[in-house]
Amino acid sequence: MASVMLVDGNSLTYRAFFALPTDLTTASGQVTNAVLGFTSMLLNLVRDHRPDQVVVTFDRPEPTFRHERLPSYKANRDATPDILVQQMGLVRQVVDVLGLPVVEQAGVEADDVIATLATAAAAAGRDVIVVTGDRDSYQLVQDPHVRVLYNKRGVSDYALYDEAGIVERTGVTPAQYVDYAALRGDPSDNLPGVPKVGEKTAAKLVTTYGDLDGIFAHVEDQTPALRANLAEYEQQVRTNAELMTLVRDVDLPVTLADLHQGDVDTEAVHELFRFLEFNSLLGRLPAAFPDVFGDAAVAVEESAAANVLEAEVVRAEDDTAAGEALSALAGADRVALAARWTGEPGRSPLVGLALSADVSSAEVTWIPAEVLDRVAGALEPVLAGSPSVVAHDAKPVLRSLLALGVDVTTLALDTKLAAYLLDPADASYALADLLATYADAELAGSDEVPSGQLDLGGAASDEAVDAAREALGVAVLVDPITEALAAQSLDVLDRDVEVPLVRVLARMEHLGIAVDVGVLRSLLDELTEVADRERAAVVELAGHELNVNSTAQLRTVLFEELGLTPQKKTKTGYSTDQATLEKLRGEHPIVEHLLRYREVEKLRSTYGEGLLAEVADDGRIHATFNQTVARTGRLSSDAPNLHNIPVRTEEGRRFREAFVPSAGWRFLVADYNQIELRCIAHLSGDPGLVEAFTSGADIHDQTAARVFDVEPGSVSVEQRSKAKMVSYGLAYGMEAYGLGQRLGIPTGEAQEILDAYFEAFPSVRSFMDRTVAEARDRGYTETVFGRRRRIPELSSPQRNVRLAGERQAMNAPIQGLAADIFKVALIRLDRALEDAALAARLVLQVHDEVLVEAPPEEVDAARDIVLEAMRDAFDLAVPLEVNLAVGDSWAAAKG
DNA sequence: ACTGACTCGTAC
DNA sequence: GACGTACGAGTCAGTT
Repeated sequence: MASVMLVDGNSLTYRAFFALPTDLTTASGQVTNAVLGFTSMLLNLVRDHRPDQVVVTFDRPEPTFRHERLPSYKANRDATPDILVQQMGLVRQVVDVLGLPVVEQAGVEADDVIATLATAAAAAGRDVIVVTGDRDSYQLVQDPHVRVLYNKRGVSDYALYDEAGIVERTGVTPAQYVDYAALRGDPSDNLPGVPKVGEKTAAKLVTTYGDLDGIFAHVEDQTPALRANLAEYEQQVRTNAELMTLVRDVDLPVTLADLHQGDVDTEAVHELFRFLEFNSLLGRLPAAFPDVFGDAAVAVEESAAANVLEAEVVRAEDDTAAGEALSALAGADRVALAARWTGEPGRSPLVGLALSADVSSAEVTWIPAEVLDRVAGALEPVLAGSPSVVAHDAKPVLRSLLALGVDVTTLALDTKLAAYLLDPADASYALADLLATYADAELAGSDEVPSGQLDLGGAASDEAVDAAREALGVAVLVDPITEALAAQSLDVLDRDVEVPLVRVLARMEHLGIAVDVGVLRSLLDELTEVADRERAAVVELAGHELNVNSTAQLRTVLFEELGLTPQKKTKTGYSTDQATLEKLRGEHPIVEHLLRYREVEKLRSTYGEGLLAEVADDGRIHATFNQTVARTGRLSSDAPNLHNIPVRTEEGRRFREAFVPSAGWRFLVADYNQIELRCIAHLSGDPGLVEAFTSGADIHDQTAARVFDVEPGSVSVEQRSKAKMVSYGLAYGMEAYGLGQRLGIPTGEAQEILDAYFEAFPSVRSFMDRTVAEARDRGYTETVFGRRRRIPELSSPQRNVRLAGERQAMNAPIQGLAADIFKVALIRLDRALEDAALAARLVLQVHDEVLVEAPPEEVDAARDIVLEAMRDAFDLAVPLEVNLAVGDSWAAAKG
């Protein structure tokens, strides 16, 4: 039976506007996000549902009968933004130029028009799909011919609801929907519901009593609070129901029979789409309207960039096809990879893998996951054989291939890593940006999706095509990116450090680290008990209920109700942080309990619950180690962050007991001693500091002796601790104020210590000064290994921003050098264990620390390998000292 | 319900 | 404002 699609134009345009970034503009500056999103949605929906008839409705600007009935209706809405208003006109142009019929009717809303047309079509036995982002349309589904295609969020997230779908979604039938919504209210239309009645309660009431009359007849059966609210709000609910009920008999000047697609001037469509720079949407017109846009009709130029990369996808749908494709690829010089996953990259099942060897033919092989599993053996010659492998963000690809049993050993270039090296900014390192910058090219379909984050569906939603284009893009970038790296002298760092590290990290992520879930659970239980007790004590002492996790509520209690002395301010009010509370100790007993609560709750939530939630089915935690996040060159860890597991307090350190070696194995835990301070010694060449490290005695004693001018043997505990604090603060550009805060001494006294430090180690100060000056001149800092970091803040007119830039400039070469050395050590260590053919393997790294697990009989051999790999990672002006311990948990590996 | 800003706290 | 680099739990306000 002929079907009809009824589209709520306003609703869809509105959704598209808020879903897409407003920096989507044409070259001339016209914002096109809403019209692009609307058009993309329209083409996809028509293509996917093939309606025989499409009608678009729009709201009229005049007030409707609902406004007449209730002056406050929609009165809470902000004025529509200008850049959306402009686009409403463009949306109309798109609809008109495509010849699609439009219905508008003053005095009612687009929804009422849709309800009227849907009712008429259904009565004639036709199937109806209502496309809208307004839930009021759910009520139309009570007719079995009508379904609602509800735009949940963004522009590609839809749900197609039939009656059962509405029941599942809301808990009530479409016929009950209005009563349910009336109880719940609709804030976006300024229709308040009954207080304390949300979706759950509303659904329960409606299903129990059938309708509003039933509910209000049984008000007496409800709990006292609900009874009072229902009684008080009955009139409001009745009004809501009246306004939410869609009008199904609007007197329209047209009937469905009048509303068919008219003649389409394809040239006008092209002209409009070109004006809007919807180049890839042009290619999608034939799929949506095949009768109008034959293949010949879309032979138009595609894009502004010199090269538009379109892949010719060869789908290897069976083992034979995949095997043939792979044996052809095995002979290539290099192969570009791009994978797609069902969820998070590297952590979820693969959808498939695209492989591109030949840029000139643009032919890309796509192997779906089902086939990939079976041909894993044939992947080896391609991915661990003679071709070099390239990819954009290779680590998750390598990780997924390891899960298939394929160990990629031939990675030669990762364009995302390269982008990070070229400019480690707070950016996404998108492939599209690299193509535009280094190859004057763009991926076909790329004008829809600026950053690869937003998927508008259509051609881009075909993951095979999408991945194939990515692989092709990477292949095209290999030469220009390689040149760019060399031009910035980043080629060695890339080739010898970053690229080899990818496999090391992928293997660590794949392997994970074993955890003793029993230990975690018992810690969680114990901490929960203490946290509950401390929370109760805080509430008790506050004298009333409060959310102890809320800094805002704590502020009121501490500084207003209890009259404690505020210490410092944050952007939003007085601070309640640890430093503040420490100072308030003794003013009121609540402070003690709050401090203890904070301490325990941190451990309970972040580490107790957080870590347990990350334990995989294999009993191990598989974190992700990010190689392109930290702007200094350090690695970072997430899901979970294994770089901040507590160690400082005894209580927190117990979480390290839960990190254990594989059954029967042992941990070797090794870390660099004072690596950043040693880097400072090297970089500054300060004779005193170098000497202090070369002598082999305790560094903080040595430093204190020089700073306070006493014999190394007679340094007091206090002097040592002050010297230690200065040393730690050094790399961060710490000032007298901060040091004073840390040490609990006046700023003036801290300044004296700092002055004494710089007098004892004068080259350290000149190094810092030189570093900042150089960074200001060049606009970036550089590590010994050539790693660069731009610091635009150095030329900020704002003093605070500029000073922050100076501290970053001082810190980056120090932290960066330590990171570079550590990365080299990781690679050397991993390689040495492999070369020695040991089963021992890296399981974790934390900035200057490694965890290796080894069978007991390998412990001695592994110990030597770890120590040598780390000590000899780089030659500094001072020795690199490594501490190593063996144990049966992370905590137990001491001394 | 989702998102982003904010505060706080853990690591090196 | 005052110490660099991260990640994440939780609150809250804004938006839908």
